[in-house]
Amino acid sequence: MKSDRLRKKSLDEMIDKHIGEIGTEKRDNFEEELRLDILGQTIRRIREDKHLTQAQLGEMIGVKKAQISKIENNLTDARFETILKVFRALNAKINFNVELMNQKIQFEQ
Amino acid sequence: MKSDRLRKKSLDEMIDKHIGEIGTEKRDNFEEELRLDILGQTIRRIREDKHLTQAQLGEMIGVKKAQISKIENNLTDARFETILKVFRALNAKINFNVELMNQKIQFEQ
DNA sequence: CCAATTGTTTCCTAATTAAGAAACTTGTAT
DNA sequence: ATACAAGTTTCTTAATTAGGAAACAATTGG
Repeated sequence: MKSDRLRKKSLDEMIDKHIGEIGTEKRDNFEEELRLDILGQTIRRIREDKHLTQAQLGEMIGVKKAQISKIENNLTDARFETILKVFRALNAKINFNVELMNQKIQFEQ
Repeated sequence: MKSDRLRKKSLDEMIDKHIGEIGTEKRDNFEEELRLDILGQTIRRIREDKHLTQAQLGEMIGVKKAQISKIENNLTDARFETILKVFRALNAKINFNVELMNQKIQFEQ
């Protein structure tokens, strides 16, 4: 645990140093890309777990395989509903835990 | 607790009865709208908690107040990135808990 | 190594979000 | 009741997603 925390800290420091501090434009772009990467990766991972091709997944939600490819590789800023459809088709429940200061709002998609 | 469960059950039954069983097209549409309703409501709730106007929130993320209004009232299928920007601007952390059969993937936006 | 499948990329077109702006409605405070 | 602010709706235009189709690249299995 301790080593994990240390590792995390030094990674953050590395990012601060090489990409820039939080709040700078370059860093914000990095954070954003990172997050989107995770989204696409996650979709791909689940899809492959289920042994589905991009074409099959696309058919399930009325989207072409080219779109699935773009979504998985974060080459497009898809519509919110499209992303939800993807997760629904993969039978993956998404819990949006919106954390505020003290409250915790939760709802499922 | 017991009364909660009973209440929930009878609500489900009501929905089954009046909207249709799960899997029917009409019910699916209902479910979808319900989920989107919650999204818009949630955004509005957080925004109002923070004492922001739609125009102010819009300015923060480069979107017109008209768009915020449409998002909150679910009159548009906004882009995924736009929805994320809204939550980020509201300082609300979204945890995507993607639940598969046994695994649990989690990542934050 | 070849063949077949899967995934990526590109082209053009259709559909839809969002900008920009303005009118209109609702709500609030004085 | 009136004035002001906030929210909603509408219009036109610009930008971008997605469809449709096809070419190309990469991967997998025989």
